[in-house]
Amino acid sequence: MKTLTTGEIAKMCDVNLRTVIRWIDRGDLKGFKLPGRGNNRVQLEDFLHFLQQHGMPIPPELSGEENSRILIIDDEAAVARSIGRVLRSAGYDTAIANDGFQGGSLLMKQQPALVTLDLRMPGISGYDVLKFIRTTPETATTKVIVISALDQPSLQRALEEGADAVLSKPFDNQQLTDLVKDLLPLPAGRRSTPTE
Amino acid sequence: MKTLTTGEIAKMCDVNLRTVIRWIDRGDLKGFKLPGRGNNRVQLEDFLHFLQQHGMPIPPELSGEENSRILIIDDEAAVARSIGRVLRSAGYDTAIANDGFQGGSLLMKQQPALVTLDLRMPGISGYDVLKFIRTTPETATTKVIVISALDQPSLQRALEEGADAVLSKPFDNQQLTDLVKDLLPLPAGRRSTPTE
DNA sequence: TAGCGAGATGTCTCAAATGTCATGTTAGCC
DNA sequence: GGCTAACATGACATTTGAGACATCTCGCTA
Repeated sequence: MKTLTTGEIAKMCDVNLRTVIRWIDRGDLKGFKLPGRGNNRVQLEDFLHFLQQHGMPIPPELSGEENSRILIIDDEAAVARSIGRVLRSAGYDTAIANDGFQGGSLLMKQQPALVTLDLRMPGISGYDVLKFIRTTPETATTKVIVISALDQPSLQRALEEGADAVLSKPFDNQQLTDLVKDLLPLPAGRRSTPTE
Repeated sequence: MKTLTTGEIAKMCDVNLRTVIRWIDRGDLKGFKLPGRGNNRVQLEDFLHFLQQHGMPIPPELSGEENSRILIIDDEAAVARSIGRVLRSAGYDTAIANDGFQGGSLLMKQQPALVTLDLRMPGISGYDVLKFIRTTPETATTKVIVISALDQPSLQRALEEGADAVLSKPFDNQQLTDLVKDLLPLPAGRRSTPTE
């Protein structure tokens, strides 16, 4: 049973600690007091209920990191759109980057849970991107699927450099969704197609 | 998750507090209410989106709390290091990106106050980067100095597309520091060389 | 051009909510 | 056992929402 302190709630709501205590005293937010001097604790579940009831945003660190955003990095717009279509219909949120610069900034801005990466993009080595993602703390655990028309050894190398999966072009849509679903299971209630 | 109060927004937009509340009530500006009496809060991101959507200027105090970080985007490592050395000795914090991907991610991650941008990088058009920076709310007010060996019309076009200044290669170190100091005055006590 | 009218914004006031500060206490952690 | 950061509390300062109404803006029409 995860509980939160007033200080944690204050930070998450960007509000003064004093105010959180008043919410609890007033009964707006359900909580309980520890024996000592009466330090407050709020059950995670009650806090989430409180947020929802008042239409307040749920802090990212609480949303169970259940983020299902996917970033598609591919310089061929048609390919990128195609991948996007497939993944969206499978229930994921997608964003498309058509060059390395957009790729990098969307990666940091949106912190997607998964990235599909074209190995060969003009002016940029996919391996470099891979290494960058793996060595940057914010993205070190982001799933990466390398999609490429290169030969098998190249794909093998991508796996060695940290890709979670590879897919050779051209690929089957079903292959893609299977791979993604494997790496990034959708939270219940978001599935567009029955899976069991 | 940074949030703003109606009062803060009112000041930034130079508008009456009452009006901000009406924007929120009317749905023009997305916000939420605290439990108490319904005090309004607006998430920073939503506010930026609102500003951009209505073509309103972004208040300076929102564009990155007065930092003196500079991001150098140049695929020629030697040039980048050289620029870095000059600017560091002038008292700035610098970071170097050697390709577009690093450029984009460092831009979002560090939110530098100024970017030096090479127009011609392999596989990426500097103009695209410029446009991207200008149309992304988080970076719309970031200063950009375009550094390029291209001809005058190309530099002129960069200015038209939103660059704050241009510098043709090869350039003089003094020129560079002058430009940067002009666009990004260092906070007092950080100057490495007396300026008056 | 002047006059008109509807909608948006500014002004004023007051009670309620929130922020700030100082102080003493406790919980969590070596 | 001792130390530090976090916490609760009271008193007080500040901000904020709401109603009522004045003023402004802008398109419209004569």
